[in-house]
Amino acid sequence: MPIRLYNTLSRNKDEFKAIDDKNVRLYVCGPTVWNYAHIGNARPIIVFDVLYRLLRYVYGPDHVRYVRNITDVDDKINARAAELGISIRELTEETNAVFQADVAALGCLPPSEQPRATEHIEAMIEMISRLIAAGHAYGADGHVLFDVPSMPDYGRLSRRSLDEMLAGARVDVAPYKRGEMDFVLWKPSKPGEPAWESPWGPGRPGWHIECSAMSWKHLGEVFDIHGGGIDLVFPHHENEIAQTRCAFGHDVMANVWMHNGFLQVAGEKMSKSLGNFVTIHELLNTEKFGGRKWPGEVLRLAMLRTHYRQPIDFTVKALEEAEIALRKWGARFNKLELAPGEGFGAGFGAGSGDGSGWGYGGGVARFNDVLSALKDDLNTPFALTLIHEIDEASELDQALQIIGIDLKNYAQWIENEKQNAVDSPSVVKLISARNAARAAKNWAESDRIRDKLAAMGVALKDNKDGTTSWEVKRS
RNA sequence: GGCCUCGUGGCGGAGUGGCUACGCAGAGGACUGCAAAUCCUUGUACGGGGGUUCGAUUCCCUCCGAGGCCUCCA
Repeated sequence: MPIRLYNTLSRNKDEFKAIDDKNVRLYVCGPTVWNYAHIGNARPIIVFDVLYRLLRYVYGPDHVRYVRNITDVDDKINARAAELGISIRELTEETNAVFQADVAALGCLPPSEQPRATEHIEAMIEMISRLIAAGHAYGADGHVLFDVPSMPDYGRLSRRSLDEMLAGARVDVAPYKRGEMDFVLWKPSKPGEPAWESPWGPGRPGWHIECSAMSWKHLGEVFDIHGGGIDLVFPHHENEIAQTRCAFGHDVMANVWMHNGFLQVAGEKMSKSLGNFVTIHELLNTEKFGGRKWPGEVLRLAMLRTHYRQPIDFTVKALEEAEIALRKWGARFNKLELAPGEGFGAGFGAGSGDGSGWGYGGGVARFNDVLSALKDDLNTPFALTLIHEIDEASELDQALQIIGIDLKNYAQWIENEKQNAVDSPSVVKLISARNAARAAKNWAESDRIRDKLAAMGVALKDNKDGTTSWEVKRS
């Protein structure tokens, strides 16, 4: 079964054909490190991590190259550094360090490369020079601008004609622009702003040229897949395409363009003014969202419960449901591992995943079925449903791996929370006292202890022989 | 104003021209000293109106509604 991916260029779910099976190349727009990444930023990171895992599985881990850039030159960075009174370098280093830690907590594999914009100024200058030489860019008033009308099919990705854009434009046009849609490739720096020497005077690159230069240096002039949030389709990706294609003279920059849907928080766009702005860091490490901390696995799973192209409404309830699923998987995984080939795990499996549909319908799914769901334009919600049906430990393990859910990490997180939340030895003491009372059929005493533990936030799990486990219950 | 996406049961969320996933919540049952947890069973749906069709939730048109982009933004 081939991989099929929805391509924004064709507006179709197309069969994916790698340019080179031994070197499949994926580029995703990474963060601008001016401030902590928010949970909306986490979506593409998680979605394309699943794609990366899928590609690695299909083509082999050594045959996939995943590049996610770090934008460390930007007006917002300058402004924020000035506001905090620290150097730009300090700001970007610290922000990046937090980003890397957050993303790791979300179970994302590190990309093959994480190039930085500031280390690719030369490549940007080279591309801009090519564009000027080819008649696609011009200098004006210290700036270098891309000449949009010089590219006949500009707007192909976002499906906008130049006329439409002009008609809908609500922007004041800078006086030095020839055409109102022309965008900046290079601009002069004001005193105090970072500046690099260039043929057009000291200055800094425009935003769009960064990604063109970094993808070129690390993946080549034409590569397989370019990903990012849907809001980047225009103008960012449209302009990347214009720059790269016009600089190198190809028909495409990347064969497949993938875009994840937007994330809302409780029905509203996330914004500082609405006060619903949540960073990944806060979600993982503070009690800001829903009054508690959340493990990365829960955030990841909550994201994957919705197809990546659908909009997602992020709520506490969605996190809670994801956590329930994690617990169930954990419990089942343990049960299956303890009893291999026993009970309901035995006797199934051989007939499913044979290429006829999902191999699904008998209520038993295998890793292969999960794989098929992912190959169908990364249908993670269906993949998760199938995971619920897997009845074999090693298959479950494989399935969880390919979507990047690590049950051991999650279990460890729970264990740590337990340690932090309550005094374990005294809990254990109370539990054995209660078990003694129960053995003596002293129900009053037994219930008194149970209430006392509940007041401490401890929930018990019993069977007829006694307490089997306990956990910290959050309200 | 232009471009685009989407509207599925109480909630989340797949999918399909006919046999109506799955999860959560709810209901019933088993287990339990009683609970919790767990297990089993179970009800409810495809925004409105046209059309194509033997048959549409699935295709086409239209209306209504929600959202995104057009400006930094995942």
